[in-house]
Amino acid sequence: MKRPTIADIARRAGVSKVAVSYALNDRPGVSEARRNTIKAIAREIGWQPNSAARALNGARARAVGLTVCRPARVLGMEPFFMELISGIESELSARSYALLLQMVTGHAQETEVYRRWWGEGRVDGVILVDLHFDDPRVPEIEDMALPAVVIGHPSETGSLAPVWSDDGAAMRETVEYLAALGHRRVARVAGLPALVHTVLRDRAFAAACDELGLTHSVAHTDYTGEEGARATRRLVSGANRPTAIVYDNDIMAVAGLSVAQEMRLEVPADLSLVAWDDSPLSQVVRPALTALGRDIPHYGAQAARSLLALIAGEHVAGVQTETARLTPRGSTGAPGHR
Amino acid sequence: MKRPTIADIARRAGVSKVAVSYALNDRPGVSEARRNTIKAIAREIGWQPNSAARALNGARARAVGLTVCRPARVLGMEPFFMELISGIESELSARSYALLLQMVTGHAQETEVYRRWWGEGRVDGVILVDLHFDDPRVPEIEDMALPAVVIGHPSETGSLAPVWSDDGAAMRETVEYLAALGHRRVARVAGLPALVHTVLRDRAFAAACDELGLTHSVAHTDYTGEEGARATRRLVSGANRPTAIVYDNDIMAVAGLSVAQEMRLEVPADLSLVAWDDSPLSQVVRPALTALGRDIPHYGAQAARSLLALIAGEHVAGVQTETARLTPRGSTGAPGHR
DNA sequence: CGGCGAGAGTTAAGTGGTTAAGCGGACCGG
DNA sequence: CCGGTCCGCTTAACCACTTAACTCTCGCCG
Repeated sequence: MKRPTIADIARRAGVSKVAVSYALNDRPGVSEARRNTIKAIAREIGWQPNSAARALNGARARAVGLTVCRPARVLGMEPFFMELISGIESELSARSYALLLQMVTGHAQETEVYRRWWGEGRVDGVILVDLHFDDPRVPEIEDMALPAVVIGHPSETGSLAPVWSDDGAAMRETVEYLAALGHRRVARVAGLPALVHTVLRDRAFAAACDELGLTHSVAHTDYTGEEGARATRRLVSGANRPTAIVYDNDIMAVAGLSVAQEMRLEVPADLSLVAWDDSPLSQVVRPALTALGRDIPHYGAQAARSLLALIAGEHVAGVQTETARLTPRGSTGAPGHR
Repeated sequence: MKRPTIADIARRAGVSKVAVSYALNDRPGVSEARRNTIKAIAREIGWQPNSAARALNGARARAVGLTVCRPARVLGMEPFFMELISGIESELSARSYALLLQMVTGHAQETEVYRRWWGEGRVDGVILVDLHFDDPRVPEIEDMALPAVVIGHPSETGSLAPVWSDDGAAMRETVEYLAALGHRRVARVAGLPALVHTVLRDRAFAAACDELGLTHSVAHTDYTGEEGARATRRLVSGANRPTAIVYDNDIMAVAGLSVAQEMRLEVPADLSLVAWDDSPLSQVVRPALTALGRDIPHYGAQAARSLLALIAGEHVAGVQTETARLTPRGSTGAPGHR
């Protein structure tokens, strides 16, 4: 009841193992007739190439790795990751590449996992997410000479191939939109300040506000609804309450919406809300949330494509994906207009 | 710049490859002194066992597989999967097992993926989710003799090891709770009717309602917010509008809440809402949603543990995990009571 | 002082597949 | 009729590591 090997096929076909190998890999050295019988036998007995044996001959492992460093509860609420993974997958499975996934608790464990996977020959490359400033993973992976794609801004990815989108431009567009509606005091409820994209958004937000003469403030959170709610409460109960808030994800924006309703603030008359990342959630609440949407699966697919090219030995330039598009919905409007 | 192998270590230590193999695997046949020097060298040059070479000697692949069959958009909104994966992971990574993940488009592709993974020797076992009635995957996997754990009710898992929770009991508790509040007309917005757990919940819902003398109705959806909203609209605009609705996930419950507010129905006075699966989302909306919560990561961890035991050759009985707990919040109350 | 057993190491063989090199026979041109 | 060449296949070697079997040395005991 063992798994069939090419030796079994060879015995059945009355040829050597090598002839079978040539036949199954569509390389010259076997007659067409023989190739066909061999393939027929292989199909009949359900032969599958043993990936370990192939990998041993210097072949690719045909797998890429991804680690994710977020607590389970947060991760569940973040459509981003699942959609990203889904996009990565679409590209990988088309080429029969497998995805190895591991949850980790920190950067140290993450590089350790990469080192093991790479050393064990389990993966041909990895995808890095949640880029930090001076990210320790970058030099470590460069040192390992492990093919890698980083989802994050090129300024911090060292020699690794970046895949990114211009969050600054999207932020500018959003602030301009709010200013055009008549807002003069705006705020931002941001994610983890250690992440590169958080800071880039922070900067773009501040720069755009300054340019347009808006007063602005920022609160950093851990992306959870609770912190989003807390930050919103703090912002709207302070002096000089903002008339618009831009959130770094949709769960916080929904939390903010609830807080506003709790505090009897009319949305959007008293407070306008914008969510970054446009999931079905944004459209399901009332009023629906104005959101910065982008095609996240496509983003993941792009990263996977770059990585596969890199693995194939091609030179890969950084790839900039589409900028998030602002979709105005009911949660934004002119301030004070009922 | 090649990866170091035991041959490199052997050369450095001035012994044979075999001595190195024995030393590194902590098996007798090498002196303690030599074992230590060998281990020191291995650490120094950063040696990692090549998993392919090990696998070739009949060793385990030290990986398990999981496929998920849902469109990206739905998946992103389903905290269930990410939390489940997170729980599976926690158990696997503790034993240095890897998780292979693949998105598929249907059962046919799914068994094909399993067959390939198993044939290629990439995985030692798999975890099945989204069990259907007469699920074609069950006999296929039995036939392959591939170790597998099924997340689903034991009545449909054949000889495969089930990991399940008693949704019927949770549903009964919920209906009893609603009846005690004074509800007489209740409805249920369910998930995909092809899934075993949907039908089991349907049955338990109907049985409990009949027993308590409540009129009841059910609408089936695909778990998306849009369908949840549609179903809600249909239910509340019909004659004999229900005073309470139980949803099969939280995104639909949130959508239902928005519909209620849109239609100027007071929650919970005019309409009480209950969500199955208690994510942060339930607590972030106003009023907060009464929800049926359970520890999903724990559920996943349990499945992983069972699978690892199965792979280790142990006999594994089905495991029943905790029943979902009802957490009453602001979205439920006595009908008509303002 | 010879034999015996245990400990520490060795060599040989195998895992499933790939790759390079070799080797007969047919076929062809000179 | 002979040398060259291509076809179709085989044998040998290798990938990194494991396992079995074997050798050698040393200490101990009768």
